[in-house]
Amino acid sequence: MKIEDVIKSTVNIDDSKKVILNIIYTQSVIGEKFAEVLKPYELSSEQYNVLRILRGQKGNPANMCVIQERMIAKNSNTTRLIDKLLLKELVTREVCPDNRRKIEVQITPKGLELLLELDPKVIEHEKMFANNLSQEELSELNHLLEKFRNLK
Amino acid sequence: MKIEDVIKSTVNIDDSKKVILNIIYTQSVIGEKFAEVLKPYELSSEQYNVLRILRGQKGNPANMCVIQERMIAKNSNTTRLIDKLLLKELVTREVCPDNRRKIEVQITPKGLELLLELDPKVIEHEKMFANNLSQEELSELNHLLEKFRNLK
DNA sequence: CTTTTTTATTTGTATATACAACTGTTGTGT
DNA sequence: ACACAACAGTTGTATATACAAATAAAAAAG
Repeated sequence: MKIEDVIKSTVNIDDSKKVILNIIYTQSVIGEKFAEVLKPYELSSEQYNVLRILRGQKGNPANMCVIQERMIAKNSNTTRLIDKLLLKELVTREVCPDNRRKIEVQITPKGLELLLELDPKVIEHEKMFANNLSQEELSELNHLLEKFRNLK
Repeated sequence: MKIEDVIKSTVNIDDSKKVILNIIYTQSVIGEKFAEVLKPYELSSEQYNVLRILRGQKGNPANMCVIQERMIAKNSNTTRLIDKLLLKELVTREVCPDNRRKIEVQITPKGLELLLELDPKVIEHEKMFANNLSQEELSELNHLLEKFRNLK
């Protein structure tokens, strides 16, 4: 479906506006589908994202700053995200002994298990979209997006 | 900045995952910049979006369904969005006389004035990104995004 | 060694999103 | 005409985002 049909526009849309609408809409389609994948596990995509970052730490704890800066879609309120994950016992939270300002967050075995179970479904989700394009098109899309957003 | 640097990943990321991260991140960069544009006017991007849809009606009122289906990034709670716009006197809301289930929402002259003031800044925002690409690249990006998200 | 500044995180408030339940209105079937 | 399903919108609850202010610890400055 073309973006004009999505927003039911009758008038001609400038390419510079169209690209932005296309990016926003595509992101929303991806997000909706991903939420469906996570729904049976009662996990939000943001919570999943935090767990993924923590697993990437390979046993080392991550503090709030680190988690925030690694989140793809900006931050604001890692504290409350971690609160939810704590309740589900998917992470632990402790004051860093070396610097009592810092908080050490770690994924629990239960959290790791959950991610392991999710892995194939996440890959399936990614492929579902990626299979619409050839390898060359995927690279080209990546390249264009990087070029597009780079502000001078 | 490449997406690997954004999420500070050391490992190699599959192109199918990379595209998704790139789309999400690019959308978030666009959204942040756009929020900056709207901030002086104390308008959220969602509120702006509703006003834009109402202006597109060219004098005809729009009911909730119509507004919802024209929003780019899915809906959920047009009611409360309209509430906020009503408080600022940017829209009017009336029960449709022909069908009392329906609500007729219209943009006010004050709302139209606000949009008119915003128009050049919105275009500037769009060009800021679009200028990073040639006309051909813009078309190609639009095409790839449409192809990418189209699920069979 | 005390004061000031910076850093790391938390908390509060407003807004937005997701989803389910609820209310009232209209349309349909018998 | 009456029951019932479908429709249009609202409300409630939980979660997330944005931003500013608050807290507390550590580092820097004097």
